[in-house]
Amino acid sequence: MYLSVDAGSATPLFEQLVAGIRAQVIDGSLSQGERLPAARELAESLDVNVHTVLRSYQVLRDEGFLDLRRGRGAVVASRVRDYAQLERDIDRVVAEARKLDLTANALTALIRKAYE
Amino acid sequence: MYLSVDAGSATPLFEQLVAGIRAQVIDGSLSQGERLPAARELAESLDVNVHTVLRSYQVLRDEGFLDLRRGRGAVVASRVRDYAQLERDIDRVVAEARKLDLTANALTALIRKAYE
DNA sequence: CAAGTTGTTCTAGTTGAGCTAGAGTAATTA
DNA sequence: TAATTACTCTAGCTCAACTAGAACAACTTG
Repeated sequence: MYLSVDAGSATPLFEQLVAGIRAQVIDGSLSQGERLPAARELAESLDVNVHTVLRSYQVLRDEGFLDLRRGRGAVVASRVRDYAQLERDIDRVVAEARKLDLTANALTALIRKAYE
Repeated sequence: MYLSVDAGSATPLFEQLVAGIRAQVIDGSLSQGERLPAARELAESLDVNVHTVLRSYQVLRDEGFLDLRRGRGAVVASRVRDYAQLERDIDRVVAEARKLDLTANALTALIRKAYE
C-alpha cells in the first residue's frame, strides 16, 4: 500500500492519511477484506505518531471504509458500491471549475454548501 | 447583502465569510460592480473582528471576485462568467455522493485530489 | 494455556492557526 | 481639508493537531 504525507501541508496529517486510504479503496487499489499495516508499523514507516495513524483509522471506520479489531488490525470493510459514475461526475465538475478559474478551495466550499 | 457566521463551527470564521460572499457572486445575488459593506461595518454587524473580515476580503480579491481600494471599499469584480453548467455539475456530483453514503468531507477530499 | 499482536484509552506537553485588540498609515472620496 | 476605508504591525489568547508514554483489552498464534 503506497502512502505519503507532507508535514508542511496545511491539511492535517491525519486528514492526509484518511484521504489517501479512502481514495485507494474507492479507486480499487485496496480491495474488500485486504488488511492494512498495523498502526504502529505504518506510523514508523511514515515517521508519524501512532496516535495520528489511529485517528485516521477511526475516521475511516466511522465512514464505513474500515473494520477495526484489536489483535486483528484494520481491514477494508465489505462495502459493495460502484464508484464509476462518481468518478466521472468528479472529473466533469473539476474540469468545469478549472475552466472558470476557480481555486480548489472555492470549488470544495461550493460543494459543501450544496451538501447541506 | 445577507450573511451569517457560526462562531461554534469547525470551519474558520474568515472561511465562512469567503464562502458566503463567493456563493452570492456565483449565484448572482451579488452582481458586478456592486459595493460590499465597509469591513468595519460588516464586522460590527456580524459581531466579528475587523481583521477577520479584511482577511476574507483579501482572499476574495486573490480569487478574483472582489476589487479592493482604500477609501472606496470592496466592489464585486467584473468577472464575466457563466456558472450555470458548474451548478448543474455540482448538483449531480453531490447527488451521486449522497447515494453512495459519502460524507461531505469524503467528497471534498476526493475532489481536492482530482484537482491536483 | 501462554505469548505476541494490535486497537483503545488516558494523561500531558508543544506548536501553530485563527481570532481578537489597538494603533497607526496610505489611498480615495466628498 | 476632513472623512472614509483598506492596509500594516504588534501582541496576547485559545484551541486543534501532533507528539509521547503508559497501561489496558481483544484477538491470534504456537
